[in-house]
Amino acid sequence: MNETDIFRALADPNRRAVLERLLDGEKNATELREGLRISQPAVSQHVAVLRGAGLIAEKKEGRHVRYSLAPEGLAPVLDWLTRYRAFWPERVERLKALLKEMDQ
Amino acid sequence: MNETDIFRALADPNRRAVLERLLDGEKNATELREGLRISQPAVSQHVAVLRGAGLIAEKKEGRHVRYSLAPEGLAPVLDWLTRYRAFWPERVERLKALLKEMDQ
DNA sequence: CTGATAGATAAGTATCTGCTTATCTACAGC
DNA sequence: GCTGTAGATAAGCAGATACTTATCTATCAG
Repeated sequence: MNETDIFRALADPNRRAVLERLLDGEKNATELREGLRISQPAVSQHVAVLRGAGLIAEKKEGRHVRYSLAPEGLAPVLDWLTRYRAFWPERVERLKALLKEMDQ
Repeated sequence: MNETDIFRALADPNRRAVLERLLDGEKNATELREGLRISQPAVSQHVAVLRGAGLIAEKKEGRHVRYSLAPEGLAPVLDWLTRYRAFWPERVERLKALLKEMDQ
């Protein structure tokens, strides 16, 4: 839940790939593994790191586990990044456009 | 310059402390070290990692080196985070307020 | 109950990190 | 030239990381 845990979790490409996959909805471990050239235990370990960082949530359904993005998980990253706002040059324009779009 | 390098760089508390210190302007290596309970070479190594990730810039001035935040350095983080915008709950309101403030 | 399957855990290992002390390079002042 | 200082680099090391294979637990289907 702290910045170090979160940034460490995000530092691994396979873990970012797992999060990426969760963008389009809940998935079980087998689905998360698709496309990653690592073993089932490796996925399980990555998932544990992401859960420990508060980035994903899980819901047991019988013998399957449904993983999903934890909505509040990335908030500390946004908060941290916000402190460096003076160093976001023209990216701010893009962000404004984004927020306008979200209003609709 | 890629996401992995940047997140890895940000994953270390001492390196985040270095960036933090640069928020209020250019600093030399000795100034960056203040408050960090690590040796001079350790600071130098952290600075090298941050430079490698594109997060800081340096400017040699005689025998001193002035370090500063690299304005574009955090852009990939903001871009990455933007893809998860649907999972920023009420944080969006705060961000809107921030941008409004920046307009003034 | 039996067999298969989803996922976690254990144990081992190669590589990577972050740190240290020691040393080196380069500039500045005398 | 010499001396001091800013910072980088070298070498070594303890602990962490990311992976593997093997095994375990728990649920479902028959």
